[in-house]
Amino acid sequence: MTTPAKPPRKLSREARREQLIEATIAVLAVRGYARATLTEVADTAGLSHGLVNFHFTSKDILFSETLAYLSEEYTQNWQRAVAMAGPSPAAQLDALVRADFLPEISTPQRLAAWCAFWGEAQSRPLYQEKCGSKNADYIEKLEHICAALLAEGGYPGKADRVARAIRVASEGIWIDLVTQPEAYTTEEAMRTVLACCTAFFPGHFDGDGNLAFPA
Amino acid sequence: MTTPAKPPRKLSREARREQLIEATIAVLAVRGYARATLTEVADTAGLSHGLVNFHFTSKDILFSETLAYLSEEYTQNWQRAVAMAGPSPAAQLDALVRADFLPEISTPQRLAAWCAFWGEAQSRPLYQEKCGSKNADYIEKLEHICAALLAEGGYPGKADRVARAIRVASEGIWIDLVTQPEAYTTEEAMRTVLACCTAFFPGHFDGDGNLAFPA
Amino acid sequence: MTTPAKPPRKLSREARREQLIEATIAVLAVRGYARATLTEVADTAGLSHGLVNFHFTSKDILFSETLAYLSEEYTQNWQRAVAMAGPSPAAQLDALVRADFLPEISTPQRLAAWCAFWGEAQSRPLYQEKCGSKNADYIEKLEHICAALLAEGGYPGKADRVARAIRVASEGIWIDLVTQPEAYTTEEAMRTVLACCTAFFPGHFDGDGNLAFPA
Amino acid sequence: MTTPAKPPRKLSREARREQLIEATIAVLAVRGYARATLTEVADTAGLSHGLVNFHFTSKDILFSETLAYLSEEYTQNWQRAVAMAGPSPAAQLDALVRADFLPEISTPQRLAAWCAFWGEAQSRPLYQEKCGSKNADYIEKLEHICAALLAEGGYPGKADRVARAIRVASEGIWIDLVTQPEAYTTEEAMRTVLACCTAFFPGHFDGDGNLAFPA
DNA sequence: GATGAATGAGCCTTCATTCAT
DNA sequence: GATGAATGAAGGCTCATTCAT
Repeated sequence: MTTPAKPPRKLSREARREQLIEATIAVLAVRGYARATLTEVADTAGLSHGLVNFHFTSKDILFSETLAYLSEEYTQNWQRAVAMAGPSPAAQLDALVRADFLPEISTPQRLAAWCAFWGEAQSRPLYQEKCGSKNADYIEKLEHICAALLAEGGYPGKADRVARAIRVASEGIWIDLVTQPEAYTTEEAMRTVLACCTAFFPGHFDGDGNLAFPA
Repeated sequence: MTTPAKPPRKLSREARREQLIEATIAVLAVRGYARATLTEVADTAGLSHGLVNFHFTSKDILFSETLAYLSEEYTQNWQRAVAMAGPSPAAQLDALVRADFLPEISTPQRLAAWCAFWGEAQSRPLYQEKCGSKNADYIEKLEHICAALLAEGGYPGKADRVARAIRVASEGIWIDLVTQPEAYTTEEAMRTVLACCTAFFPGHFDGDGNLAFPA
Repeated sequence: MTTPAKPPRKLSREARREQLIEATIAVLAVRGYARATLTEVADTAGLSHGLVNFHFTSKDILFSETLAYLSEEYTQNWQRAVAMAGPSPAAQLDALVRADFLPEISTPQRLAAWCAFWGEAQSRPLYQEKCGSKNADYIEKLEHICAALLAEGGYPGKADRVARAIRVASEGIWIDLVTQPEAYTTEEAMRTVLACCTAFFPGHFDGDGNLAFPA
Repeated sequence: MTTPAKPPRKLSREARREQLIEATIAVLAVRGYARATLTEVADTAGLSHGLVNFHFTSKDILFSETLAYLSEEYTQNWQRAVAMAGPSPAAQLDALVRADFLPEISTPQRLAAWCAFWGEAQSRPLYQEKCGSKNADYIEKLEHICAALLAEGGYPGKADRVARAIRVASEGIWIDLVTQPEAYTTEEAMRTVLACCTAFFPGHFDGDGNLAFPA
């Protein structure tokens, strides 16, 4: 005799929290930050209104933990990708850029949720540290890679500026994907950022943004 | 001895509307979209609450006309800059990029207001057409310039992708300026976008992003 | 050389007041009491907003003078009709009832305006005296007529009750005309009240409510 | 010694709704339609302001459901009375008229609330169907009774007109009770409508409006 | 006299938070 | 733990009234 397949009435603390955070992301994507309500989050999660406050104390805390969740997820994603790329700077850059467009990270919903937070970050110091999804670690890593590649000659500029250019192109294209979702594909978005890499490091990427000498 | 220049009780319709729109921009910059209230807009303008609805009918309309105002201002700015740059594609590209960082357009306040709208645009079709500040005309112009420069050889890619890369870098760096206002200067931000131009069109810009052969 | 036929810029005080009162009646008919605004009254009259307060000091005063205007008009109407009917009680009753349905008095607009006031009268002592459109004079006159007709025998009841029955039937059918304007004609409404007269004083009215022996 | 019977914090949805509707009737009676506020309704019910919107979504809906409630109550009242009157048309007419003046239905508060709605009905299609409290069923029943009584001879008119005369007298006298509450009693009001019945059907009612041959 | 922009009080509505069950 | 009714502060909107021009 098996248990019926309906969702268990009691989930672990952690599971409930994650369920609510995912619902928050979904609501942010559809309604934007300004019009997202706890009632809607609860409805989306299929839970009662009171439970939200039980698990998160307040709306501010729910939202800021949702941002932390996205931020952590994002960080783990690029770090995993870079770790798997091996020691070559060019391969690491390739992996770093491509990581942003993996299907788990770059879903329309998650992009839209990020955007919602960006719009609010300026006026909320609490958010500012997390938005910049691309945080201090990321910046440092990217600059390090760029410095290594620039050392080989070619583009006559400083590593921090080049790294910043690649980074903001990557952030900007996320905004663009959200603002005009029909204009081009996620694949093309990725190629656009890789085009920057090609331009800065022409020896390492070909005209389509692929690694010239992949490992 | 003349009467002190206290603000006139009555202003033309157009002047009042602009006054209120400027106040809206200021409030959006400080408070973000979600927490901007009409009371604060009125207080900032030094006017009464009721007057806002008198001139704009509703909060939604005030905000959407503020966005239209920013959008119009932005468009006129780059079009003026390009017109003054003369016929050379490289000079036009240089002007187009620099136009975004002129002190009238790129004030912290205006950047922050743009960001506030971007965060909401996804969930408001009315906003979507205006955010993209860089609208169809801009995109067309930039692609045209890039096509002309690519025709001279050098970077092996398509004009639309190169144009998009430069455009999203420019948008992304605005976000960055708002999110981390202390990290670097507006001048450095501009140099970062120009660095992209240098990378794509190395014959036309030098290592600091200046036009190699300015007219 | 003649003056152009546009409305004169300056009208006499009295004419302006009447113009605004007629506009008030029109607005009450369309919007009801609760949603009638001074702006709409001014627009309907084709005058500026400020002028309403200039002529009537306050909204309450405008509305209460509108009621007084309707009440006065109503009173003059039935008194003129009765005066013209001659001395016969039956002819006077006939005239009194028919007076309510003359085209000048019983327009849909005026009926609706009356109704709007009735709904508010209960909670406004100021209105209560005027609504009852059918005021003390009317009641006294009607009772007098009924007493005279009852004295001739027939219906075995008291004059005040009979008079009241005829009066409330007449008031009630006005409500009905407003509430279900498509159900029957004003002519049929009049015949309905006359049917009451026929029932109470069968010797004086025929089966269709016409005076049996008209002067 | 038991805990004092203070009102329960939670009531069933239906009970709360009814409580709020009764409070609405009370407020309408005192303040009229135009000046009735939700704050006052909530205060009258001894509940918080927000709860009204929680149960009714909006003021408009609260008011229209209050009207539906009154209308339903009214309909059930006369239908019960007629059902208890037996098959005789005269007895049914007697019951139908008297039903309007039963103490539960004809309280000053309820009369005043009806009046408030009548004043607004003209400009609100939503209200129009319910005001006429005396709806299609009522009219049909009354006409049927009148047709049966007229068939026995006496008054020379059509049933629909006679029925309408009795109906509008009944409606008109409610207005009168509200407009001049001190003028006469509810008992006398009832006798007035019964006087109409006597006049139209003299064989069935005596001079005081009582059934001549009661079952 | 006439105009219409400006004011501000009051109301409806939303929604985060609380809490009895 | 879980629910959802209840609360109340805050904000948008309406509109009578005022007043500079």
